[in-house]
Amino acid sequence: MLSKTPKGAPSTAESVLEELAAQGHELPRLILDYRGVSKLRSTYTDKLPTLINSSTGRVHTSYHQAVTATGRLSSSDPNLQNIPIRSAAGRRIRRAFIPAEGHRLMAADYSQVELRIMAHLSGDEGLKRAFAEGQDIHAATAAEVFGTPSDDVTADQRRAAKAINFGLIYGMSAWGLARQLGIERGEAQSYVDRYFERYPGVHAFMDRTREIARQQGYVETVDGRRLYVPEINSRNNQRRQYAERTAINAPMQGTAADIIKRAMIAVDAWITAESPGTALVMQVHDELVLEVLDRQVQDVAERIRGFMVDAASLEVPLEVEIGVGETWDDAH
DNA sequence: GGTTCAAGCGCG
DNA sequence: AAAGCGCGCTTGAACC
Repeated sequence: MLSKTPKGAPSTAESVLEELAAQGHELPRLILDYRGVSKLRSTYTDKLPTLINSSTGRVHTSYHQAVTATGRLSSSDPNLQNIPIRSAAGRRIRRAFIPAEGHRLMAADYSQVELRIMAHLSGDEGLKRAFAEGQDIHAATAAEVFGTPSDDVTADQRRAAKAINFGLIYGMSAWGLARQLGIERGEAQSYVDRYFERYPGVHAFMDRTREIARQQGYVETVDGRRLYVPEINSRNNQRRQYAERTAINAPMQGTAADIIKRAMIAVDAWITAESPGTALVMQVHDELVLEVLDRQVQDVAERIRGFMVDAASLEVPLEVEIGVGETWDDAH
């Protein structure tokens, strides 16, 4: 058996079935396909139409400001922060989200905001330079880790570097990276070693964050939001290591949450004072979704970009990607 | 009829 | 022995 659930039953988790499918078994792929469409149908296609408010003709979520440990919002009843986008079938669901007559949907996303915050918090010169120069950060990481010119980075190398970058934000181990990339643990370890050689400031930041958490029992965002990690000194390795990963992730995820909240306050004030035809309709962690009058799209985009970019002043620039369309999917 | 739990999976 | 952070929803089983 490849893997067990925490209670000891054989796991049928996606990653396990993917591995079995890769070994040439036919059934796991069928199960994965079935579960994929089943999830989309039960959670979205069948459910969302029943939740349309009869007075407004829209679905309305509830946002919660005091739920998450890191300072993010959460969304429920229905959750509009997990509308599908990664698969083609999922994107068809996203096309059902449309603006009012005479309006367009605008999606404004922070680009790599957590990695930029890592550059700021760590002060790592190489990472700061990459963002200052507007480089493709995953390609730049690949060039460093694999020792090749950026122009020679292969798609596989970039994918590996992207996994490393995300893994760092989450406190992932070489073992986890190996599993993610389907490579040997030793090879993954050599990637991590080379990453920390090339970005020593990031390595120091990770060590420093763990030490601060141990000493004071909490970590902070740039704005001083605290996340307490009482198990950071636990003698139970599993609990302590979980606390260490949380301590590393929280300053980045939490600072990103603080930044977009400030942007939302600025956007709201501007809409109220100067742009009554614009509506801020959703927030999805690093993205704001707005309804904008057709003829104001260009002007509004640049104002929104300004509020989001100016919502923090870090040691690296913030960048915002803005898309506009007839549906939420088209706005990406 | 309802609640709780585990497993699984949608998103950032 | 575990091994990647943060959420919410659906299903099915167990239970009251």
